[in-house]
Amino acid sequence: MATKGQRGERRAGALSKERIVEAAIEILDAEGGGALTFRALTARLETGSGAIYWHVANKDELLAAATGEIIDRAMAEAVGGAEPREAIRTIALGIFDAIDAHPWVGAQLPREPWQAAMMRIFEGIGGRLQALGVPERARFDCASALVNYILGVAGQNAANARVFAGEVDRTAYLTAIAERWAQHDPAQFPFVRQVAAQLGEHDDREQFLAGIDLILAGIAAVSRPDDK
Amino acid sequence: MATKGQRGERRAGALSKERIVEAAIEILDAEGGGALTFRALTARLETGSGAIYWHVANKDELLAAATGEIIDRAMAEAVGGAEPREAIRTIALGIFDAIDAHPWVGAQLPREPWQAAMMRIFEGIGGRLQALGVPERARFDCASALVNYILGVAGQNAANARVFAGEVDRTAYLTAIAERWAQHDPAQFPFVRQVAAQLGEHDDREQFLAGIDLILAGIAAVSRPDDK
DNA sequence: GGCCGTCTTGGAGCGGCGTTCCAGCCATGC
DNA sequence: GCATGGCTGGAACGCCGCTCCAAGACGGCC
Repeated sequence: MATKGQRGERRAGALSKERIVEAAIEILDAEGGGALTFRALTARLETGSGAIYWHVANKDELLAAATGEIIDRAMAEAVGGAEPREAIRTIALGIFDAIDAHPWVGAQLPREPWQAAMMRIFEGIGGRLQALGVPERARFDCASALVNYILGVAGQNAANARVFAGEVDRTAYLTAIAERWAQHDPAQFPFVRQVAAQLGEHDDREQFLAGIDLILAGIAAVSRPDDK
Repeated sequence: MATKGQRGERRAGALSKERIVEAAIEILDAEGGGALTFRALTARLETGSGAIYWHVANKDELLAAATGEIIDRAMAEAVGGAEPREAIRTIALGIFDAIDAHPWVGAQLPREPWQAAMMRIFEGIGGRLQALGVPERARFDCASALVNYILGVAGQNAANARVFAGEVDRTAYLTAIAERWAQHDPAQFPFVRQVAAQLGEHDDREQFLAGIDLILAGIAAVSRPDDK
């Protein structure tokens, strides 16, 4: 009993999965998705790769754990007994903001289907759909639509962050993109050209929310009792 | 004039970007996203890596070209002067089926934002929104919602394909997943548990289309003239 | 036909990655 | 105090993307 059970720390600065995941998140946040290597981890934790592999099976597990950690934090903040429609928007925005702050999560999230992080999101959204009065048969499809939309935006944001990494001025970059789009044959790409003009002044977060509202409106339309 | 201009083939079995992309697609289709290496390419094309790098800048460009090729084919098949709502569904299904046949595309598509492949999809969908009568201000948001949803599903399908790669029986795997989900604390994951029962009998393609219809319903609701 | 300059090729080699393996350290139970 | 086994640090392996370069192939010119 003196040692606080079997799993007491055997050494002061002992390694643990938690410490490793924490260090991985720090590296990912500071230097981007490509910078996480076991060599960088050993340097930061002042240890060897063998020690890390004792706690973590491989890089995929490490990335899954780091992703889960970020999503769990975001979902924990997004709780609240609000009205279900508002709760779904809050959860979605929470994930959006988490990915905005940790873009590498956007690239990892789609890679680990059926994992804990995805389940949390799915549960959070699906539960509110029930509260919203969506009939049981449609709930799976509706939750799937919302989650897939969120994952799509997540992936795009991660990709954008990768591109913007070297750029100081996001607006300048978007303007350059818009020009490139605008240059394309207007006859072949009329819509893209039209949208290019709006690229500069648009707000990713607002557009994300507009998409959520669009799907929610569709859900409301489909689950109205007079429907069918 | 005898040599058909500057860029005539200088050798019979000459290398070209087209041949390299074609070989890359064959490898990706046959052995999955992780199997495409320059060494595998050199073996299949019976050449050296230097020769390949003469035609292709790097692996990213090669993957972008391969992805663009698949998407271009899918978009070309999805043309047709149908009613706009139906046209959007056709385009979406075309992309879904293309990714179903070439799962690696689902992983690549979100990685290359603002590229030719994405532009094609965006243009195809955005143009039909115009025809649908969606007001100009909302068109960008609506197209973005549809495209992001498609990208989200694409990523999930790619991830699933990666998991299923070793599995012969998809249904058995899904049942195993469902069981794992069902085992989770019902108090904490009631929705997930409920959905787990439906996992076995659900059809990815139908669910994808249901999501498209959901968003289209939302677009219809938002762009009704009596709105606002 | 012979030569030359350019385009194209094949392969050796470099640095870095994820992962494995193992000799030894050290807190603990006897 | 000493054996035990959880835990550590680092060397080594095979594979990767990519660079570099000597040499081959070819069209144009005399």
